[in-house]
Amino acid sequence: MPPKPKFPPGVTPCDKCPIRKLEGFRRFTPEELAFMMEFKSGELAAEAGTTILSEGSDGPHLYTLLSGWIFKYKTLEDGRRQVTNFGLPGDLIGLQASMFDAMTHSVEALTDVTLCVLPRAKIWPLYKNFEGLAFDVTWLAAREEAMLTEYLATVGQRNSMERIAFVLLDLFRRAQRSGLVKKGEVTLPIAQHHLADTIGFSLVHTNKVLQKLRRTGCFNWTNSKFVMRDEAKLAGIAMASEPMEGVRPFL
Amino acid sequence: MPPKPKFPPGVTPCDKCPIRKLEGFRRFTPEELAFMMEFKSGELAAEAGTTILSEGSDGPHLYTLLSGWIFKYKTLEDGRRQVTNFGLPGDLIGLQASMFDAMTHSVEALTDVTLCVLPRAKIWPLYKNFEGLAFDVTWLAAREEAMLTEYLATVGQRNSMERIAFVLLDLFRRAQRSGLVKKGEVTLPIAQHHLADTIGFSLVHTNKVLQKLRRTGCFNWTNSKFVMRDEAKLAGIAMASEPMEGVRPFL
DNA sequence: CGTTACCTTGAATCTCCTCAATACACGTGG
DNA sequence: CCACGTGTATTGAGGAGATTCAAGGTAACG
Repeated sequence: MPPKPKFPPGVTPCDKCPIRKLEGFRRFTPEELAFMMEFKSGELAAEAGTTILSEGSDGPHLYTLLSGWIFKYKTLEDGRRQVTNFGLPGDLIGLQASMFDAMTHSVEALTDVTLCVLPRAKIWPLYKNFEGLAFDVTWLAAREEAMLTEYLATVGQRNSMERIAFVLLDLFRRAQRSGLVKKGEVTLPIAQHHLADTIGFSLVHTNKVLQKLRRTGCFNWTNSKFVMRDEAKLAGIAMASEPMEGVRPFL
Repeated sequence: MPPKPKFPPGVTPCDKCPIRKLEGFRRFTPEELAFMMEFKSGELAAEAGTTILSEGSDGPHLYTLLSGWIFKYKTLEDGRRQVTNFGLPGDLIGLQASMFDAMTHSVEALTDVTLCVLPRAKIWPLYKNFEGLAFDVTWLAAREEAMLTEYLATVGQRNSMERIAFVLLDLFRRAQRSGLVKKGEVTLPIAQHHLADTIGFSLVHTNKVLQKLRRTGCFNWTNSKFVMRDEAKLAGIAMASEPMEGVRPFL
């Protein structure tokens, strides 16, 4: 019996992974790359609106987002929903299930997405033999922690204008790092109700503040097209600190 | 020259670490314990009110909190402050500096504290030779992420009564796991302004809502003495989900 | 052409903030 | 010992900010 082809047609082998081509992402050593090609068990495609992981659920896989956008959220029993973060290409999804056997938040696709599938069972050999990759996993968890800290400070302390400015600026900058911004323009696949659930405001109030923020002329955002016009000014309104620099790892 | 005694008088050797004696904390293997005794470079005592780590700072150490309480916070340029989490015995402090060479939040002692000092330089050998401990570090980072997610949902979605109930319940339960609760009583070294900065309310409003919550009779909290009277009822008000169970690691 | 999803606007109400004043416990110096 | 500051908790009043309810508008899609 011939060995099954590791990467069937349509599945990108890791050495051709689109994330690797991006600026600012760490390069694998040859050994790490070989391991990752072994680690990756396939790809998952999901349509916009699909729930990829549910709070409380376990699951045999870890994912890296290869293309598209997702958001992470938590719901209270009565339906109130808090968006806790967004995910762009290169982001790791589902680490919590690997650590606690239960997700502490849910994950939903904002656009059609493709995910790199990494079976949880192999995370142990990763820790055993590739301390560099193990360190990267920790790094990614710490980065998530840092982002949540910023959002917590935003929802807890920033006023309405600052909040919206902060989120839009953050999304724009992250899109930039994921290579999605062309000529100052991105497709932001976010509805105003997502924004409202992110900043802890009602939809109506979010809309009104957004109107006001638009009048500053820092950006244009209509029909999912976001155009940045004055990033520095928007950062000033957001009272945002400098974004994290340097290379970042991914799996 | 005789080898310097590894644990000078007054410093607790890891095999006598008070955290190890607590229920619900993972036990080290003999090899791990030996490594940790090597890893630990000393202890740090700090008075209440001391800033242990500052946002943006680097630092050569990681810490485990051995006794006392700390809180973590972030400030905006104009002084607004968001408390992002509290730390109790057994909690890891300063991981961000080890990952990013810069803390993304500050850490301050609420009480006199003692910290186990772990030099960052040895985190690499830890990852190289003790994958179990490396996994634990990741676990602790993921736990912090989970806690931040809960607090973000609290500040973003819960109303005033729910917010305060949630935080008090969380602190009580964590104190319990750290062995600080005796007969339903803990010393909560928290002032109302800490609570206010945690939930994103003004001090005045926090006080008024706290009055109202006291009248439910779920607890008594005066002069830093917190007495739980009806945890289930408080959990009901908080709209809290079940706390995380199972053994947890520590360093 | 009707349905659905999303965005927009106005009005009334309630939540939360700021300002201001008081009260109490504690420690310090006179 | 008391007088005084400091830090913390409490309370009231008036105004800014956010919510809810309700209505309309637009674009996409069958």
